[in-house]
Amino acid sequence: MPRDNTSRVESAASLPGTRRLSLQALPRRFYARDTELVARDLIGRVLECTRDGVTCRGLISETEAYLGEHDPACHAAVGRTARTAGLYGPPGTAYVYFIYGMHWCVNAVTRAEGLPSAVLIRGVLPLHGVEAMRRRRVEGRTPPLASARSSRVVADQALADGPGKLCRAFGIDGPTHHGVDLVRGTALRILRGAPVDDARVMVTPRIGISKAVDWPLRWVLRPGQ
DNA sequence: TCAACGATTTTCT
DNA sequence: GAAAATCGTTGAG
Repeated sequence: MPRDNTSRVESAASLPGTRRLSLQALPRRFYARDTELVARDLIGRVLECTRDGVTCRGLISETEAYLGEHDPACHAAVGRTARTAGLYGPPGTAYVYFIYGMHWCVNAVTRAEGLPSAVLIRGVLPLHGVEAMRRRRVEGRTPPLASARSSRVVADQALADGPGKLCRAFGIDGPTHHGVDLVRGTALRILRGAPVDDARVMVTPRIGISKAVDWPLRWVLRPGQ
């Protein structure tokens, strides 16, 4: 276990507007609120995953809210099934699902147990464990994706700027992380980090969906200052 | 049992 | 900008 895993703050001086980030886990009550509030408030927080003795951390830069059975784009729109059962779990747990036959995506379950809603974490800015992220992004490739062209260096900022990419980079997958407690667990947590001002956050419709395409439920950290 | 689709990413043209 | 890669989940028959 890396020694710095026990530190309470982490410097992120290279990230505009963020200097010292709290490394305490967000409390349960953070998640037990309206999903839109949680999605907005997760911007600037820190996703942490410890796997194979390596801890990776990233500043959450993009989220989407999925509101429950009445949200046509939410998995819970089909009701409670084996797949969606995790959405009905306690707030502050992880809902991890497999998509397009090759990608894992990670969500934080929100509101109260029995109310199926969650926040999809779509992107983070790497803070810690960048070497492990780079290695996983390359190792995970299979032919023909592992062509000579694809071996080019990926910019650090692009290591985890999509929901599938961040799971690959952080080593997050369903068998390991679906249903884990983000509050009291150790494998996968979300830390307090540093809340950001509204001026630094954009709101847009969700992307990559075919239903409720105009609902403004995506929050993005503005690049730069 | 089977076909269609999907909260995506990457490569090639 | 288009298309491939790839498989779990869902719903129809």
